Amino acid sequence: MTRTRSHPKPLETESSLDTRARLIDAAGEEFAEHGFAKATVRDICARAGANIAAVNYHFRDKETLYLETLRHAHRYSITHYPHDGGLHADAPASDRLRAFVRAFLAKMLDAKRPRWHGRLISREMTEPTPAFSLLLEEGVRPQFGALCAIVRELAPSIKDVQIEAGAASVIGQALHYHHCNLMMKRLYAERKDGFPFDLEFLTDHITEFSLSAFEGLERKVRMNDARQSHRRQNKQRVRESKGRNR
Amino acid sequence: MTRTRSHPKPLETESSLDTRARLIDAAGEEFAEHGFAKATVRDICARAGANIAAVNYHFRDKETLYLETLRHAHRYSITHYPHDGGLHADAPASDRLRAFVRAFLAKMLDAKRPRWHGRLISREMTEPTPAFSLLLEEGVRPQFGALCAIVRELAPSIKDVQIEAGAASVIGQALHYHHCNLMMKRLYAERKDGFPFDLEFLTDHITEFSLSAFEGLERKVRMNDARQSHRRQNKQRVRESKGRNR
DNA sequence: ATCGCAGTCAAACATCCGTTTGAATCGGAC
DNA sequence: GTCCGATTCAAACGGATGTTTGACTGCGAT
Repeated sequence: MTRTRSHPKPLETESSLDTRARLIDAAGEEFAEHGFAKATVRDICARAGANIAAVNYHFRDKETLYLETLRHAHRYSITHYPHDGGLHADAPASDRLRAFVRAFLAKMLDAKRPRWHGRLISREMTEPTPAFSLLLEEGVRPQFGALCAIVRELAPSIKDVQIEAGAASVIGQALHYHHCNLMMKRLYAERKDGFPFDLEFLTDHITEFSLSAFEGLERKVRMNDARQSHRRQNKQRVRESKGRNR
Repeated sequence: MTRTRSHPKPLETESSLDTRARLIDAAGEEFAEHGFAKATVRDICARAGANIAAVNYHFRDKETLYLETLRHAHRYSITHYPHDGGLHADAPASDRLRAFVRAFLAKMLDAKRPRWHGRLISREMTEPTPAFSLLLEEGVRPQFGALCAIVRELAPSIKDVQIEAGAASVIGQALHYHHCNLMMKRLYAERKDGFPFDLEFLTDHITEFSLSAFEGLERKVRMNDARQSHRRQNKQRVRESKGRNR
């Protein structure tokens, strides 16, 4: 028997679901804290109050446990933090941007119970595993698309590449406080006022910063277009006046 | 003898420097590609064409090798990519911002020889090791300070917290294309035009985006101040202008 | 020639870790 | 009670990996 047990996905009795759930929870914390490679099955089981063999029994192996944990985190994420932030699609684009930014930040910085969800997902970005595709197609791509739609409304005159780069700028700002959390906290460690960036402040800042940027870009493009069409009109006028004089 | 060798830092003879350097080079590639935990001493030595014991001989252990490698990458980084990008301090702030952004992006995206420097340093941010402090004090803090100075010139009326948040926004945008490189590339994988973001495009985009943002923020603050000072023209104008900054 | 020493090498050691095993335990069905 | 499947458990297996050892090599100084 090469597989240790039959693994017809064990029936979800009361107690089995219990340790299974506890395992996923413990695994989430360990994986988030140490990464896939350094997190040990022993530590996970210890934290879950389960035997070492539990991982092999309920999941097939460490990797499947990781994948299942990530799936769990992802499902939680998309149900608890919808892109629109609970805002109607016909709300003003600037409001929808703010809602998007807040939802995005909250997803990562939220102090709510399973605080490891964000860390797990961001780890996946820098060192992808087989679960990467799932995350990309069901998480990132639709979210990025929604943001692009908002940006297009905010700055309708700019090119598509610029819209996508702008969306990336918004996301980049938000992710920064996630990736470099430790760095920022240490950077502000000796300040007496501490780390001044909470969810509300960051939502405001990133939204205002980005709105200003999009307004500016839009205006520049419009001015440029106006100049060019002005030039064209001049040429045409010259031509017309030439024709009239003839 | 608990330590395997005396380790009075071996004299830098011709050949010793040779394998030592080759080890650091190989270690850089391996660490950057697989991370500290998954990179193996055997692979590093194989890549360097050295014996397994070489790591223990030239450095004390794997961790010291990593630390030394990171130091090397950091030194290279600060000598080859100065913050100012080779620009005079009295150049216009907008030009200095562009130079900063280009230097920052180049440091990470550069296709030049040791392409692993950036990856190594960014790894350090998400999972710090003892080398973290060095990186923070000699790399991040001065760089962040320089950027804040530029931002202050671009938007002299905004508060200090906003200046710092704005600087973080610039850095966040630039780092985004580094952290989420894989994600972005996969996101654009099926496009016929491929990944449209090269160094020049990104430098332009991030600079323009941020300049627009700072212009907008500055104008908003000025307008706000003007309104308020107009309203309170007769009372306390002096105290208000004192309290505006800081 | 010979001694000392830095450097290299193959082999082994010790430990950690994912996984497996086979027995023990528990709970419900008959 | 007895049987059976699901679950848990302690123990061990097997492989990978960081580290150590002790011999060997080449070279410069004495």
